[in-house]
Amino acid sequence: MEKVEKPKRQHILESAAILFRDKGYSATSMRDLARAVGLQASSLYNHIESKEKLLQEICLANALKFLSMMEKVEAMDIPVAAKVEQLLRLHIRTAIQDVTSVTSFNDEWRHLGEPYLSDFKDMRRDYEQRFIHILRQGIEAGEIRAQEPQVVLYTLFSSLRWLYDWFQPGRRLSAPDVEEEILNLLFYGLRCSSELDSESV
Amino acid sequence: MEKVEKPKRQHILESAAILFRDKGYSATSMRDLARAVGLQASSLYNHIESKEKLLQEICLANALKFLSMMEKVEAMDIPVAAKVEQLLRLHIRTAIQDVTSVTSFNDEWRHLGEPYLSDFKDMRRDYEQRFIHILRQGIEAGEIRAQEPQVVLYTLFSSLRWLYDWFQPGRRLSAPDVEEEILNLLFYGLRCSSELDSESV
DNA sequence: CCTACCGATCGGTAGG
DNA sequence: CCTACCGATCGGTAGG
Repeated sequence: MEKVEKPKRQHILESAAILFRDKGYSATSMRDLARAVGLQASSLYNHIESKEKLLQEICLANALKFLSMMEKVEAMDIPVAAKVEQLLRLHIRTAIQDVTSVTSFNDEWRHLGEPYLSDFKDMRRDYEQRFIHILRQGIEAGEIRAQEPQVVLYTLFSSLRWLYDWFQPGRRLSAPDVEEEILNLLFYGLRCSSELDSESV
Repeated sequence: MEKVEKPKRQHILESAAILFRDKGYSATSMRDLARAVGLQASSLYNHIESKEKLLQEICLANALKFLSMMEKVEAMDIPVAAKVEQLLRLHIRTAIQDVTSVTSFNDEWRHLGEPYLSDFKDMRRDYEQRFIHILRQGIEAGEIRAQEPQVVLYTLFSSLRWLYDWFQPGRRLSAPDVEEEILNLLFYGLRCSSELDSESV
């Protein structure tokens, strides 16, 4: 078998991400992972260091990806609302396309040990603060509805966190269609714009 | 110790819900739970049948609660948009007040064994279908923006799923304040209503 | 409600 | 990359 070198480590990492997503980090055993990649459990350790190292790598890669996108968006010379839109599109596309992102964002990062847990939380907090800064600018510019930025931020993030779970590529709507639908809902809301409003604040 | 009978079983159930929420079902050991309620692990079994039975009970109780609320709302003689509002308020309040709800709704139900897993999924699907029916009525009545109901439903549910995680009662906003802010965002969207829109569909 | 203990499974290592 | 195996911990039971 002297074929071209395969990125076996990458294969293991992605298989792990899928298992972590479907069963959770704790409920995924190294024997599960070994079966998924066609090895004995002990053989995994020729490619990786430990179970937790897999989680660390997944979480770190995703945190860096989002911070890097934030940097690009901050530098763009476009209206603030368009920056928010760009970031939301990134969240939507990542949720749909990248299996590792779910592990990192939804819940499994909490199983990281120190100091990786603190590092991850710091990066996440940094990202959130910069997103909130953009929201504030949008409110000042009159582009974004005046609401508590923190509530808005977390509600937006949250609204996209389970996208991977309910979106099925084969269904009625394509990925780009779903992207437009979600953005439309988040930017313009449930209410028909023709309605007069007399309730809910 | 002949004090009034305490609902010990209930105490165990709630402690379990908190642990399942914070660490996940799989990462929570019966010894963790025993420590939380001040018993030896083996003594738990005088009050409960098994670890999975705890999860079953939590998930079933919450599924029944939401279906019962759905029944009430369906019977109300109010505009459709107000029905949606009522249901969303229930989701928000439950997320904030009931520790068991998180376990049931966010992720841990997937660790149920059969036939409980299928039962739970059926009840959830029933609830979702009835919610979608209300959304369709709202769209027909011109009260709700015409969008794919399934995308709307899942995005709404998702947006409230992590509320328990970021809402801290002591912070700047009270629970009722946050409730109004979220409803406002979901019903009217991010955009300032004065803005003219030329992008995003 | 405790002590004592069960078989099963966990993440991981030794050695080749 | 495998076989063989480690100590630790798991959910749960026996017996009192």
